[in-house]
Amino acid sequence: MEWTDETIARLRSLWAEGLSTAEIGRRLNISKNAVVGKAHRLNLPARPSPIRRTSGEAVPRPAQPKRTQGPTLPPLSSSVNTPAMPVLRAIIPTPKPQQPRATPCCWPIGEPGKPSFHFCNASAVAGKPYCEEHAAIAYVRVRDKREDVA
DNA sequence: CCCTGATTCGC
DNA sequence: GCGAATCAGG
Repeated sequence: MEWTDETIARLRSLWAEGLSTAEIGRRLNISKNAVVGKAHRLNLPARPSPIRRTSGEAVPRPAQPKRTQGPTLPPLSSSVNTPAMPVLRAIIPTPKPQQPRATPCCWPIGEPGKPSFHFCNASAVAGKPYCEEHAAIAYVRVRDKREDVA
């Protein structure tokens, strides 16, 4: 596994969003062990293991605020391909209710939660929330877990 | 047995 | 440093 700056960035994003290691692994097309292993190595915050089911309630999924005017993130298609979109939490660059066009690429740069965090903001591809560069790495085929050993 | 994450351990 | 294997817990 080549842990580039981008893969690590995505790992951190997904990790920070509260996704399970297995889920992150699925999204990045790697094993959960790789995820948890790398996460541990990166000294990422060991999130409260699910080994403690929240009585009746689902896992504490922090509500993700929508960008007032941001581009609509593509829906997850669990049947076809799942774009590993690094949804952010409460990091809104400039909630200016303007700029009806020239959608900025919302690819996360840096670590979510840190003040230095920012979006790519390059010109996004029409119909996509990312610029060409980041759209390429954002929309990865993730449904190749098909290993039918007939 | 299912799920989860954590750590260990060989590469 | 990497991740599978193993371990631990629900």
